[in-house]
Amino acid sequence: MPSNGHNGLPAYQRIQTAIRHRITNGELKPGDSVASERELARLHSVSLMTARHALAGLEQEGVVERRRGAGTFVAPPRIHFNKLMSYTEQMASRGLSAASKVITSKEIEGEDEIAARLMIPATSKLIKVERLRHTSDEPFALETCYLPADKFPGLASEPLGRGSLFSTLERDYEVQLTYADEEVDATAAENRVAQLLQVPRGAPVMRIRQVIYSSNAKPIIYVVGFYRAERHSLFIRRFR
Amino acid sequence: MPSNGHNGLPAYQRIQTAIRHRITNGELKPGDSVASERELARLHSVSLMTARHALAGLEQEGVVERRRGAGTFVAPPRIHFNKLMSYTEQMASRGLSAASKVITSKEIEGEDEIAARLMIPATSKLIKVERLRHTSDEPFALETCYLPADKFPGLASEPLGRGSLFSTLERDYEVQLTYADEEVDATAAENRVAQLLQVPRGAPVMRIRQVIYSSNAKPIIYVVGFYRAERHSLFIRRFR
DNA sequence: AAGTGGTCTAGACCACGGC
DNA sequence: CCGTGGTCTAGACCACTTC
Repeated sequence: MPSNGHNGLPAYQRIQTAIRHRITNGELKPGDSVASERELARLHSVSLMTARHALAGLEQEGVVERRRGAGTFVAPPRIHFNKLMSYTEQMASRGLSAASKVITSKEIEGEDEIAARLMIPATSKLIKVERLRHTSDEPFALETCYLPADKFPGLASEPLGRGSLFSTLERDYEVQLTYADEEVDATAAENRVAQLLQVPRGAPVMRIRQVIYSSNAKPIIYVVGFYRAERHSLFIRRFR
Repeated sequence: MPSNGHNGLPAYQRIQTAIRHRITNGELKPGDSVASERELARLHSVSLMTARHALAGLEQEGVVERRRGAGTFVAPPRIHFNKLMSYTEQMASRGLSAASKVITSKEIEGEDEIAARLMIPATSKLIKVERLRHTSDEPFALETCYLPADKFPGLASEPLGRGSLFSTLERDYEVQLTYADEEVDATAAENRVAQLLQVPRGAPVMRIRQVIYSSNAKPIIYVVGFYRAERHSLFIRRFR
């Protein structure tokens, strides 16, 4: 019996989902040792190569780290899906509060340029959500998201002040976000942006425009973000 | 005989380098079919799994594409190793000239912060190459590279005005550059940068600081680049 | 139908890490 | 030392694409 076990999935993928679940459940925490290759092979009744295949895939995704002679361990928490490493956000993940305030949340239409980026008809209705991210004392980022209104009924009235828009989409609308095409540049803060971010007009800000795609390669969200330059840098690892 | 063939490298890595060479030689062009798994296994006298391992690695790097039932093919040309997509450079690749002028090319020492990024002793000698990239009429980027002097004897006196530093390194010093960690942010152009790039002081510029690694994960080059904001944006595809 | 990649087995030895 | 991941073999059947 080569490819499928008891359901329609390859064995190595079943093993991967099993491990991923143990991580999202909190049963396994970063740094914890995952079962060894031989142990996994025994547990799931597969050969060693298959267990290895499963772990290799998880390693490539950054879910686990493998150390020769030592074992396989849950990788440290990943940089969140779409975002920057900012001092503020790093602080936030260490306990300090970083909240976001919804400035606008409404339906608009006739934004043909944005509709084009989402690959939908120019006259389509769009949900526009504008959020200011801030710590207790100062703002550090302004993010504006656009989504096709017909695909996300009721989203404009949901509470987005806390928690991530992305997790809301994945939980309530069963959308799987897989990748984003981003365009990063530097601009001078114009009036409105400068005011909201509390920086002088003309101050350098990072602008990131993203089109985020779902699992079937359909564009789902268009995001424009402005980030205070002194507080943000973007880390990328680029290959070859 | 498990791991090594006739030299010190695993078989799958030998196969990978063989294929990479055939691509860089021009023997294989984008879209061309690479030998199939079974063919590779026969050619290199290895098992099918080993040939697969080699191809899987190359696919993960983006060197080849694999299509079930069809074959393995050389992947379409990649975004060039380390740089931005700028209007100017896009123009350049369409026939217009974009040259670079070497402003500095000398050995320095005592730059402990840079040495630290290259993971070498703080007092090490460094080669510093400062280049202004420009079209016929105006400059658009200032790039400063730092390399460990002992590893690249004579580099400081080589002609770098045309052609890429990276291809020089790969050709003359047999260094294989594999990935780069980049930190991108926006800053205001200070005096010297503003003058060289011919923008007003305080104008927003993109700054990209990279540590570029060789195939054995050793840092080889540290580059700081300033890019005129109106002309550059950085495209990234980010997953998950 | 022939050839391709995708999955899988049941073993093996090696190189490395921690005890 | 023992357990770990890293590499490898010589086969196998399946799913898919191309002709």
